[in-house]
Amino acid sequence: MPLSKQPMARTRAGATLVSRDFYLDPPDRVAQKLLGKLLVRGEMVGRIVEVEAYFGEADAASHAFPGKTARNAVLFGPPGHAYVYFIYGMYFCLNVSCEREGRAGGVLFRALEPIRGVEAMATNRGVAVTRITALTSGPGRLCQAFGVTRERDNGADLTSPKSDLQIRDDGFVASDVLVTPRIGISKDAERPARFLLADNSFVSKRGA
DNA sequence: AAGCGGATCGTCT
DNA sequence: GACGATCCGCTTG
Repeated sequence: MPLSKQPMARTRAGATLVSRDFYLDPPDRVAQKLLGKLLVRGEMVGRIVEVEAYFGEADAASHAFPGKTARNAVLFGPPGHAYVYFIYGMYFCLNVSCEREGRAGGVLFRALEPIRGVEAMATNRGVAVTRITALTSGPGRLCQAFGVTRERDNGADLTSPKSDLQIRDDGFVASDVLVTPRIGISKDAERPARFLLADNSFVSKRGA
């Protein structure tokens, strides 16, 4: 029986690969849409439960605020690519670029709920599998759990079937989305641009 | 439960 | 030469 239409790409996670046009929207819109999606690397799968939007050159808190540099160049590139930066001399943080090429929007991944590959995540983090809520709750922690580094992942295309690191959609529908100010920034600290799933115990801070 | 300081270094002034 | 889109462990209450 021939297929009349191109089937959507399915994978080991049983979920469709999120395509590039998904990321063409403004960062706050992309951030909301990302809630409930899956971050996938090999056997490891985590559901996105907390993100932050950064509004490019118009946003004093964004790494893109000073304009394009070697460090933030990925943010100015095409949507759907990983922007990974090194922070506090020890940690990495993962973003996905959004908006058209030339516009530097981005979404920071702040917390995941581990779905599969918990053992691998714990190994990468160098911790025992005791407190599972601490495995991927926080931008630095989730990068460590998924082995995300600047050298390895900065600029990676998250929409490519060939990519090691992907965002997938398993049909999960996010309900009860909370919006709060962003965490850990000093400039434009009041702006509500942090999006999280209410009543999810894997967000990086409680009670927000 | 909450607050503080140390670790540690790439990036831009 | 200062400063982070952080995390952890130790202190105090």
